[in-house]
Amino acid sequence: MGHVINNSQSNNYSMNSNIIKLLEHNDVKPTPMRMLVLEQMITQHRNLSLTEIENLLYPADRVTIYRTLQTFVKNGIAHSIDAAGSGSVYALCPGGCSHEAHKDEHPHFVCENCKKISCCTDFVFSFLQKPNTPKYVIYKIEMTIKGICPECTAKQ
Amino acid sequence: MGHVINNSQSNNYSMNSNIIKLLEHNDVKPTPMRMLVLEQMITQHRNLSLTEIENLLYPADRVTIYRTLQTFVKNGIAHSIDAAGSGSVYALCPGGCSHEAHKDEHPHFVCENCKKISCCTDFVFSFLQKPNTPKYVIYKIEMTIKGICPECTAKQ
DNA sequence: TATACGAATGCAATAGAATTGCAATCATTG
DNA sequence: CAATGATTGCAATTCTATTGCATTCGTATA
Ligand SMILES: [Mn+2]
Ligand SMILES: [Mn+2]
Ligand SMILES: [Zn+2]
Ligand SMILES: [Zn+2]
Repeated sequence: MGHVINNSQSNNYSMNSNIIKLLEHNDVKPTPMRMLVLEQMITQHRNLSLTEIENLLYPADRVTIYRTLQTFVKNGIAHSIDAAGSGSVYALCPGGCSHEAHKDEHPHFVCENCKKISCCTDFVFSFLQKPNTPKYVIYKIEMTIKGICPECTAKQ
Repeated sequence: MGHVINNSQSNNYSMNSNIIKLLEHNDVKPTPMRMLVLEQMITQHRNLSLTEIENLLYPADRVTIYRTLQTFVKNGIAHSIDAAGSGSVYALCPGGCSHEAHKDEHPHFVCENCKKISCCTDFVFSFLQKPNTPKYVIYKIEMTIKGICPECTAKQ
């Protein structure tokens, strides 16, 4: 693989171009702060909490990031995952999400060791039998799986 | 039905007797505060948050109730439900729960209108196919269903 | 009965995350 | 350039969970 110290420099140009395209495609003006937040969500390759993004972008303002994420959620760029018991994290939308309407019907895995929250996209539960209670109006079903993730299992 | 103003007086004696039995059966000393908390959990017929119990028992101390609930959870009298996104509530154990080990493998319904969290005990998901990812160690699966409850649907 | 000791309680304080208010700044348009 | 709305930064608030600690209570024992 050679000496790949930091390959993010080599393609910053196309990276920024892609980020701007993604923002504009969802009617979000590509401001510097929004580009920075989106860049982290793309390059970290995992779901991030507000606090994690805050640390990654220090000393950027927490509230600005907070509102940036709200904008992303509203415009279908990211959705928030509320894992039961743990805090919430943000995930890039897989595509097919639009303003206010998200497709996130899969379980989320919470590692009780490293606290990371990941999407189990290979474990859809569309096959789930909805409860036979016609009086309940169901908006959304969230499934949280708690345990130890592969990385932590390997280390221990 | 006649004039049933307050039928809680008539059977306070047997009520207290049952509460004491339940506490002692789970190795919890029946103190006044514990009896009051348990009484609310029994008579309200629904899952209660710490804040709700605090209001019901005003001016009882919040921290004492908090620690009482921790004791209940530890000793298999109640378990806490962490509904994704909403706060946590406490539910009486159905039986079969022991110290630290709870049986609560059913979805929980969160009403986005009245915020109440109820147990969907008739909708077990033991039929759920576990994800085919042997590297993941799974401790627990929680399912949260969000929508509008029957009471709120009827009122609107 | 008096003492001692651990359990239970009450109150103050802290921690953490989510959310709001508002003024300053920026970007765009007429 | 002036006006306007969007965006940002900082302070402050709200809520809940959690801890620390001194006091009180219950009970076993000398
Ligand atoms: Mn997801
Ligand atoms: Mn339950
Ligand atoms: Zn892990
Ligand atoms: Zn309701």
